[in-house]
This record gives sequence, C-alpha cells and structure tokens, in this order.
Amino acid sequence: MSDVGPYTHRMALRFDPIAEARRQWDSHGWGATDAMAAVTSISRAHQIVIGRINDLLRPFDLTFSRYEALVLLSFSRTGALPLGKMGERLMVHPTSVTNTIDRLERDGLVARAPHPVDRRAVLATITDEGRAVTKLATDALVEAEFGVGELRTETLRDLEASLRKLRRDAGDFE
Amino acid sequence: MSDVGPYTHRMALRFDPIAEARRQWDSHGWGATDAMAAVTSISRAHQIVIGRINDLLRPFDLTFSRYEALVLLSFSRTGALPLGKMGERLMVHPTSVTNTIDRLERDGLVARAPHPVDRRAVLATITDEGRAVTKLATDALVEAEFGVGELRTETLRDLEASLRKLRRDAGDFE
DNA sequence: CGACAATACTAGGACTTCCAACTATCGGCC
DNA sequence: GGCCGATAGTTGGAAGTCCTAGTATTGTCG
Repeated sequence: MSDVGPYTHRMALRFDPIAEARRQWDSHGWGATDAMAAVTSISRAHQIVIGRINDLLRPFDLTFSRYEALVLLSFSRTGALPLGKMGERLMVHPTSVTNTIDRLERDGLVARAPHPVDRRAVLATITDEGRAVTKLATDALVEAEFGVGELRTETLRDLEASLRKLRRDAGDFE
Repeated sequence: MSDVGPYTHRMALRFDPIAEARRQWDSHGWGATDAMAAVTSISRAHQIVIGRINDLLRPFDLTFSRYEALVLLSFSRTGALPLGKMGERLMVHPTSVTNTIDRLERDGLVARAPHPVDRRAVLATITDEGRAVTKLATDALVEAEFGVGELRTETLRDLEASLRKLRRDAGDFE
C-alpha cells in the first residue's frame, strides 16, 4: 500500500505534463498561456483531491457530494432544509440535489418530508443513522486532512484566497 | 446576456458559502478546517471553470476533455499517438481515453489506426477537420482567456504553483 | 378574484470519470 | 520454443454534473 491511491493509475512521468503543455503552447504562439495552465491545473487538482476523498469515504459507502449534503444538514438548526436551499449552499444545480438526496434517502441517511408551509418545497431531514455516519466519515477525513496534508497551511490558504476571487467573479456571492 | 453563464443557476448569495462552512466547521471543533476549505474551493472552482469553457466550446460541438485530446494530438510530431500515451499526458484513466476518442472519431475529428509495430496498441490520428476545429476553438478560448480573464497573471501563476505541489505530491511527475 | 409569472422539484438525456473484468498481444526466462 | 506475467484497449456499469422540459404550487397585480 505504498501507492497513493487508485486515481493514480500509472507510473509518474519524468516531467510535469502541464509544464510540457505550457512549453508547446508557447512555442506555437497560442496566447493566454497562464490561463491555460491555471485551468488545466485546477482540473487535474480537482481530479486528484476528489479521488482521494472518495477513497477515504468508500468504507462508509459515501461520496464527497453526498457527504457534503449530510454535513450541511447536520449543521442546520433542525437537521432539515428545503432542497432548493441546499442547492444554493452547495453551489450545485437543483437536479444534482434531487439526485444526491435520492441516494441518501435510499440509504436511510436522509428522509424527505413535506414543507410545513410551502407545498411546492421538499425538506430533506437527516436521520440518526445519517448523523452517526457523518461523524465517522468526518473523523476519517480530518484524520487524513482531506487528502491534502502534504500542503502547508499557508499554501492551503493561498489557494483558497485565489479561488475565492475566482468564485466571487463568477457570482457565487457578494 | 449580462449573465456569466448557465452554470450560475441562481442568485448570488449575500455571503460566501465556503466562509460560512468554515465558520460552522470551526464552531463544531472539527479540525483540518483549512484543508476542508481548500478542497471545497478547488471543487467549486473546477465546476465554474469547466462550465465556462464548455460554454465557449459548445459552438464547435466540443467539450474541454475532447478539446484537450485534440490539442495533444495536434502538438505531436505526426499527429498521432497511442491511446495509452494520451492517457498519461492527459492524466486520465484509459477508459476515459477510449470514450473520448470514440466520440471524436464519430465526429470525424480523429481516426483510429493500427500501431505499426505493436498490434495491441491503437493510434489516434487527428484529421484535417480535427486540426481546423482545434484552431477555431483555440482562438475562442484564448480570446476569452479560458474564462479566467478577471484574474491577474500573478494570481494565475500563484494558483498554478500551489497546485503543482499538490500534483507532484500525488505522483503526477518527478 | 382570476390570469400569469415565478418558484420548487422531478424526469430524461448527454457527458465525464472511475472501477472491475475481459481479450489480445508482447516479452522475458527457463 | 513455450509458458506466464505485464501491457493495451474495450466493454459494461456506477456516479457525478449539467441542461431542457414539464408539473405543481405560490404570489403578484390589474
């Protein structure tokens, strides 16, 4: 088990493929090289990080998106939220929330309930089992520092700051 | 069309949902908060950036992953590469390459050819049409700075540097 | 009050990514 | 030379994301 995980499905290259892409890109005179490299890096980083986290969550039969939904519910005052509000907070499309809640409900970690006032809305309510699994999964993730333990706190914060700008420009908040 | 794009499917919140998650996380005493925030940020940033790029590529009937494959082929000396090598360079699973090439082949942008020496291997070869579309798509992406034009060059480079560490630690290269 | 727009959710389809398993071929080693 | 592990690619299936479209309910406004 010296391997970093299943998402690393081949030998390490002797060069950085993104640095190589940057070189080629420049030599073709294609422009916006920094943007290209940043975007490609984000893409690959996402793939790595999600892969690691899903590996950590597999023992609990969870994925990161389902885990995020559980955490959001466990943080809410009553353990219940309308699906629409969940979509806003999790920053995903409404249909993704439906999908996620379908699976969590099937697994007994969440239950759907009618909204007391608005009959269009549906409340997702976390179950006791849902809370228990969330606790265990959180312990595992924190223990493994979400798979990014090699990075220093400073690097993590730099990352978050740069990406916050991106998110704000995209209209996520403010 | 003052909207930033389809992937922004709701009003902006008045607060940053990741800052809010960070606050809640801390108040529950859960640990590894910086890691949690960084990972969540990467995830959301990926979603935003890919969404923008795919919007830009839609007129060419391309997606980012297919575009990346085309660029890789167009950069290669002969315009052809074994699928396995493409997977290494693009850092994706072999089955993803098969899937991508299937679609590009269906669209006439790439053709499969037998490897001259190794009969196990398959060469993906970019067609003239593939090269033409790649050129047009590249112009569009560069013009739009890959959807991250609001970020300064310095920020883009910081991002790339932080993520390079992550990628190296994950065994992508070196 | 009644028409019409807006909101909340769900259904169906496209796309990507991964994993597990299977086939075909290559290569090393006795 | 022949066996057997490694390598290359494909197939089938599970998940996630998004988009478009459709139903039900709410709310606004003449």
